Amino acid sequence: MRHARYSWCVDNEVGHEIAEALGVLLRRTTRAQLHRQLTEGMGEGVDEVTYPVLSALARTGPRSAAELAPDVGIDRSGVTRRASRLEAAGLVRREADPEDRRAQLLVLTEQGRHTVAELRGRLAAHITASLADWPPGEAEAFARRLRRFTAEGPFA
Amino acid sequence: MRHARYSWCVDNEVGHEIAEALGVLLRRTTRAQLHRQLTEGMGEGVDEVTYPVLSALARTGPRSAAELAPDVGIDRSGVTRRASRLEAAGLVRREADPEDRRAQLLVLTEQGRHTVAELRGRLAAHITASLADWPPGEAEAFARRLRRFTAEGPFA
DNA sequence: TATTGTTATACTCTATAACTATA
DNA sequence: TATAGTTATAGAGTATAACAATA
Repeated sequence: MRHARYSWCVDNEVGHEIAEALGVLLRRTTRAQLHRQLTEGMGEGVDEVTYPVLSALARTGPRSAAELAPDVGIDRSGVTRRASRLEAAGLVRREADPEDRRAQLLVLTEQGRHTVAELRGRLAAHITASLADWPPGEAEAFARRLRRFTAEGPFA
Repeated sequence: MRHARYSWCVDNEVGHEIAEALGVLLRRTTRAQLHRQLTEGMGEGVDEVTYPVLSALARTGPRSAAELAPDVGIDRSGVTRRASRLEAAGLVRREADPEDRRAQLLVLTEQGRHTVAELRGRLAAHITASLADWPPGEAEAFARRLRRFTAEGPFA
């Protein structure tokens, strides 16, 4: 009995510890700061709002607004609006879908691909720099577990 | 030369791995889902918008809107608006600050404290459940590193 | 009939700028 | 003069509901 209760307490302490850290990560300012740092000086088309569309396109390849919507987490009308901004900035172009004449495929331009690569490199370098003081191997272990946590975690 | 370049590649791979996981965490849907799950059935006053104020008050004790603002990440007028909602829901009350007659202290009510405890317990349990399959000790190690990462990480 | 992209509308949340009261 | 809380206003972003075109 006391063992079971003890084990529950330990588990819950870990839960609370992670919850606290998660609270920091999900904080509004955290996201805004990170996105601002990342997209700074990347041109008018790229900001906190349009970047998720750009990133999703880079991850999945050309897709329609309706297909992209659930991945970005907004309505397909929202994807259209953001895509129009990215198109105006020259990062995305619209192409008729040869398989479905209703659909318009959103495709990264050369400049769009370059921008995504630059942004991803910046973020990775930023993260790497903040891990410079960690003992050897710790960063790798942390990365693996963080990845597993986001895949299995309390998001479903 | 080749050693240095190799080490840089490995580091950057870790950076990219963490960046990808971070992208999932900072995704709009992740935050919304988690907040919706948490605040479900907790009464009208508690939602994704008001919870950060509630949580900050529980963390720091009674404070004024101006003091709370940077912690929540919004303007003091925004804190006032959210606090009014929480007050209407009976989770927060306003008290005159005895040390400064300009200020109004925001204080958690009994119901407010109970609500925060319930929400935190839910989140911790949620997280704990998702870590149930991890090898012994891994969760604890992950929690420590995640905490350190959020404290030192690329958020400054 | 269902789904596509797109646009107009209503709603929410925010920062900014005012205002009064107090330090 | 500066800062407190509060409120009104304007701006940005979203979902909803329409629309015509196509499956």
